[in-house]
Amino acid sequence: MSESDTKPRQLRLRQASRQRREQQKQELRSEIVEAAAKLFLEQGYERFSLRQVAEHIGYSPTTIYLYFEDKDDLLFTVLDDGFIRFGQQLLEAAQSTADPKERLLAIGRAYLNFGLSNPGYYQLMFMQRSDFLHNSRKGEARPRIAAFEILQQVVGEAIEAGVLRSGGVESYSDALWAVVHGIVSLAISGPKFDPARVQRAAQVSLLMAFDGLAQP
Amino acid sequence: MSESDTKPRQLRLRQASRQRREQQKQELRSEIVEAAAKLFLEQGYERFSLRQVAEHIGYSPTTIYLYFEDKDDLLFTVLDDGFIRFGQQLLEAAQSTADPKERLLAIGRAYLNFGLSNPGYYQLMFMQRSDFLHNSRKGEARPRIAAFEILQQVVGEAIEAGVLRSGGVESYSDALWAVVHGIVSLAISGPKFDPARVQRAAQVSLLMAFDGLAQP
DNA sequence: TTATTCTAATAACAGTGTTAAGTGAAAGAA
DNA sequence: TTCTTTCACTTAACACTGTTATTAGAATAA
Repeated sequence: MSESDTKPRQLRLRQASRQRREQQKQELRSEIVEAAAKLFLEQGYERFSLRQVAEHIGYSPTTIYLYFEDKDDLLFTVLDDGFIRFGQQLLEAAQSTADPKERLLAIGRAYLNFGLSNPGYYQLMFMQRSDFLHNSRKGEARPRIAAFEILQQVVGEAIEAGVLRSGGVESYSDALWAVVHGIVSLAISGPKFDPARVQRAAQVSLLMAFDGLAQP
Repeated sequence: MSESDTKPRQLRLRQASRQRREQQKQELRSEIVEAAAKLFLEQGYERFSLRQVAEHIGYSPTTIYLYFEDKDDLLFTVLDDGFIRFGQQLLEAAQSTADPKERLLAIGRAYLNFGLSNPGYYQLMFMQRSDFLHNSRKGEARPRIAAFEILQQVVGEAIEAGVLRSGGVESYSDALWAVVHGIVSLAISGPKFDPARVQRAAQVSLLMAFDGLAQP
């Protein structure tokens, strides 16, 4: 074998090995995140513990620190999934129709739907650890309230189209956000608010909000 | 000294002693609650610890268990103060005027005022441990959502008076509750919502809600 | 004075997040 | 192949947490 053959082969082998190791690392990382998500959803925020996650995947507790800075970092990563899905669903709703009013209604319904379908995520994202919302992580450009900007944009378009009365885009968006967040919070906060009651409240709230902001 | 003199005196002494001890017990209990409230407001729910409370009042951690069942029981007691003040302020607002519309507005403003003035209490009462809201304690007749019934009653009167359009009292109340709760939540959730912005959002939200439910 | 009651403290258990030190196998260089 | 280095992982330990069982000691009752 000539030199020009063996040398590249060694290089290829080394590279392949490195890749393999890297992939295994990513796999374990994913395994941790999956186990964490599972346990978090099962047991709730307060009972969620790193040692339990470690036990569940068959590693020592300290191993987690090779893949995540600390407990918050892992939780943050778990919630990323929630934030991404949340943003996607709002975006889809915003693009579902061109009619400004229908657009706003679609966003509201998408918001409600996410919150009511993912109470575990929602609770941590917006009620228990709302700091996750604003504080961006180490390498991240912007925090995860991008969804809020979608709402503001659609509200602005609705005002320009004459569907909503003229006024502050920010205040209107805040008010609409408050309504849907309030409904989801009520639904999550206890058994007193059964699904049927929440459905009625959601329906009434959306109509109320639109009639209240609509051009008279 | 005759028998008829000494016997009642011993009785009186015994009774006084018992009373004194009872009072001292109540004083220590209050001291615990005060220290707990202080530390809870200073450090927040997550950092709040029994051992810190004990340290602060100069007793052993286990002494607290002579006065409270567990950590939740103490926290519950601390929050009682919050729930009572909350209910009182809503009640005052409801009695401040006879005009149905003004009444509703007053309640809404009172709600917002409580939440924005007592974010620490509000957060625990309605966001982090909303189970406190619904689950009544051992010796208690009803849970602490009595304030909700005030709202429902006033909403009912407003409908009858023709101020609000006819519809479900429960749904209307839920929708109004959702609005104010949403605003307070936004205000608490992060520095992104500065006081001025919250004020504008609160103003807009209340008007929106009333225009949205008002008789057209 | 003796016996009882009751408050408080000590010690301990089981659990938590987190850090520092060590171990053993795989990878790289000679 | 042999030696060295890198690196994933574990063990041990620290400083906490809530909570329970046991014990000491003082105030009260007999």
